[in-house]
Amino acid sequence: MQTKLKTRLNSNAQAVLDTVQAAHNHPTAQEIYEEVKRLRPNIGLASVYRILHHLAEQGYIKEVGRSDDCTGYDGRVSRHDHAICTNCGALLDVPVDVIVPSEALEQAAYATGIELGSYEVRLYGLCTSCSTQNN
Amino acid sequence: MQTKLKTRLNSNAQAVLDTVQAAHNHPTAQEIYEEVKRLRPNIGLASVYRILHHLAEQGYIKEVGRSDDCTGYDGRVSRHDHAICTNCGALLDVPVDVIVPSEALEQAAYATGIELGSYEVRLYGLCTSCSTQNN
DNA sequence: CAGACAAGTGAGAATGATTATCATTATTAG
DNA sequence: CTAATAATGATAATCATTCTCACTTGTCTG
Repeated sequence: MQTKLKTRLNSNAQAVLDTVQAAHNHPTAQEIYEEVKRLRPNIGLASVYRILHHLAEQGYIKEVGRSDDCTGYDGRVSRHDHAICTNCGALLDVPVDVIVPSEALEQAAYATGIELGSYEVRLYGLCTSCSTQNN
Repeated sequence: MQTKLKTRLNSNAQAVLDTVQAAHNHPTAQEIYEEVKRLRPNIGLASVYRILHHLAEQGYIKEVGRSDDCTGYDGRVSRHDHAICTNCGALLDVPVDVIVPSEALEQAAYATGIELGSYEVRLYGLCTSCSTQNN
């Protein structure tokens, strides 16, 4: 996997990156915008979107799809897995690695013709708050 | 996992279901709409959305997130895995099951507190057409 | 069959996240 | 310092999806 050379970040981009990395749920652009505005009150929403795309392109952060129709951003770029609540849509990081046997991965990659870069396991089910509610 | 009782489908819903099941890529609501209009020229886009939601709720089909910001629909409801091209965003079904050891799944579910229902493995990499282009 | 109520429908407006535009401002090179 | 270039913020535009609502269709009862 070839990583592009990372350019130096200016202060707006640094503020956005800090905010994303500090967050633990996967915040939307709006949420990041509102948080970043504390430090840099003049920043515009369009700039936040622009910067988020740059950061994701250069590998500082990752985009993750959310069940509501907006994009979340994740400061944790190393491989990890997710648990998704089928009731409320919450997207949780799995704090341990779910190891998939490499033969299974290779076989699947071969079957689809894809040149395998990485993988992710998604667990679907009810999160704690939804499963206690539904009792 | 409790499945709700499936109600009988009317002819619009049946046409939408047939279309989704016949498709092999994960078509968007728009694409389904255009296809269904051949059989039922009077159907409206809003009805297609409504019907798709119903079908997904009742387990006839599944919603899948796509890299472009629209939702895809999948007529294959049994557990299966996906391969996603990191370049063009193509979403491919993996024709073989990627088996994850159940201890790993249970451990991960426990760590997040989720009540595990199902899981999915996602493979990321370059699809065949993108990997030959990028040579 | 008639009548009556519920359910489904389609057209178009409204919403909301994201993107494009563009004049202005910061940054850099020379 | 000055010109070239990149970044910025405000605002308008886009586009998938949802909402609204008047109207049709289906279903049930007698």
